[in-house]
Amino acid sequence: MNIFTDMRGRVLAALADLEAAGDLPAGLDTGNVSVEPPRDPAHGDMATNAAMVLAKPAGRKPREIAEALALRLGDAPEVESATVAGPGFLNLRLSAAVWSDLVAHVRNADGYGRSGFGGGQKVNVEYVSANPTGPLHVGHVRGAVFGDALASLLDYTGHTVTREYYINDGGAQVDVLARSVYLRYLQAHGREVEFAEGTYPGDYLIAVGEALKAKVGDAYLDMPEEAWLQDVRTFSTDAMMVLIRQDLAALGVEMDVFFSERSLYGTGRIEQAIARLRERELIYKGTLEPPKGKLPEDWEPREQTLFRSTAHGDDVDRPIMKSDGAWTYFAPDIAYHWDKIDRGFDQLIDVFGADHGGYVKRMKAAVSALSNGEVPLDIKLCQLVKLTKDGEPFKMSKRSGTFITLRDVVDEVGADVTRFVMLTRKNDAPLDFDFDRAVEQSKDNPVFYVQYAHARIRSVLRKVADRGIAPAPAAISEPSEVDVARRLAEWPRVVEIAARTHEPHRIAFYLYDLAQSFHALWNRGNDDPSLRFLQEGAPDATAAKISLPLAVAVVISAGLGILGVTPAEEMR
RNA sequence: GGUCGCAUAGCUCAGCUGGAUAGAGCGUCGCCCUCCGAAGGCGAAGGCCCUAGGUUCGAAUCCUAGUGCGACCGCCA
Repeated sequence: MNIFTDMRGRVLAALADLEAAGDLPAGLDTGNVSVEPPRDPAHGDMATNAAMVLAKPAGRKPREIAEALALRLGDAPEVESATVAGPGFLNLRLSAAVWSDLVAHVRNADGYGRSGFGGGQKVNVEYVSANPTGPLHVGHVRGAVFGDALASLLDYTGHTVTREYYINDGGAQVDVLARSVYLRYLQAHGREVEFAEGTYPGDYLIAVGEALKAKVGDAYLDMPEEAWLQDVRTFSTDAMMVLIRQDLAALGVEMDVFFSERSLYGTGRIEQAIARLRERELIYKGTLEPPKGKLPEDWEPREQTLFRSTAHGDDVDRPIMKSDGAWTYFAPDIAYHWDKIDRGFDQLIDVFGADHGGYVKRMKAAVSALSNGEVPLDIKLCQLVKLTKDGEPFKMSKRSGTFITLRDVVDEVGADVTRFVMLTRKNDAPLDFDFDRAVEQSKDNPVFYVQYAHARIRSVLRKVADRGIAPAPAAISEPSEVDVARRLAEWPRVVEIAARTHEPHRIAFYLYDLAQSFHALWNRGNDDPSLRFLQEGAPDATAAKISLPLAVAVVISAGLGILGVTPAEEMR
């Protein structure tokens, strides 16, 4: 149920009537006709721009069309009044029954706000995809939360979603990991070791070194690297992925697919993907122009195998093979995205950190070329998170000593708070995360404010249940109540806009607004006992009053569900 | 030099497919507790929506150019 789209249907029907009556020319394009909440509630409950949009093609004055429309819409049972305003807006005020019906629908219907607009489209959301060289750090948290919430949002709106993690286990950084683990393995055997530059010194590898000792004993002692590197690499990345899965679980993130880069090697998949590009004459040998401006000191022209990404919107062509004949990192990434296309996804979404900004165009070019432009790839970049505590940069880590881990954050404030706060900004805006604010119990902490609204309602509902009262149809008439109902009416709109724009933060902001309207109503009850949900000694009145808060709880719960946050039953 | 992103109240930020007098929180000022929880509520002040052009009936929103800040820019992923 979406009263805005319902009303839009009425508007379109009225326009059709006007066409049939000859008041409007036939065949007008009504695609831009919208029905929206007006910015200023004083204007009414809904407004349509139909008259202004159609004035020009119809060759009529906007206000004339609006007047004619007002006459027809005024007869609709939902419409209390229809008035023409400004340059040709048609403002509609809805009858009280609309709000009562809406509240009844929300509290009874399963999944109010769910929508089928995704049409079952298969969407792949790739996120986190951190290198398997250590525990997740704070930089990964935002992408993890964002990707996860986006995936839930798309699921909520009728898409078939796959959550996917790409394991970068094919590059040189994994050799570094293996050597670092080998040092810990030597340590486990009581050897003195030194961590040279370019190895990972983190404590989290101690246990891996010991586990390696437990597995192979002294078999790799005093052996050359060729003897153990491959095995230790696999052993180490497996261990790291166990760590990473635990980190993700601590945040409440569960992936459907972990896709290994290494699994592409030796199977011909990379070669096939490149061959596919070659068929389209997008692969050639050439020498890139030096970058403009300041040159790297060791710059020299080099002939490389290049992907003609400029044919698909990139600024320069990109190397896919190093001069020694090995693939660049870009080549397996191309193969990986081809694999996704091959698996039949209708839409791909990659969530990257902002430092991958330079990678966007070439990846889009590759997907465009591989899918003949048929599979859209949206890349969402998450900007940096600045952690503060007491207004000071936050520094602490028991685990790594060098960076703040995901666990540090979750241990400090909990997964629910972490998730909500990470979604209180647009993904492309930097985010300040203040630990004190995040756990503060006050209005300027949105997490608390929304949770508090839910807890208040649950508290009331428990009391009502104790008295054996069941919700009954509500009369929504008082302005504070109508404000809340109006917010509830917007929920399906917000969900759809958020899903279409791939912007889950809109859900968080909406929940804050809804909570605010609810708290306002609650507080009005302090002054005016007739507005309280619990009407002492009047079970029937109480039954009617609790429908509205019940509906609010349903929507808050659904919204928090999309964000991956557990709704609070009570505040402690 | 190039690419991408950002620029909205003193501060931190929302702002839908372009829509009416641009919103919220903090901070400031003024009211409100015997009252389902004041962990709060109501109200006030506070704006060159970075600048200049353009498109449009209508621009914070779209286009062009510029300014400022950030990220990135050939065998690291």
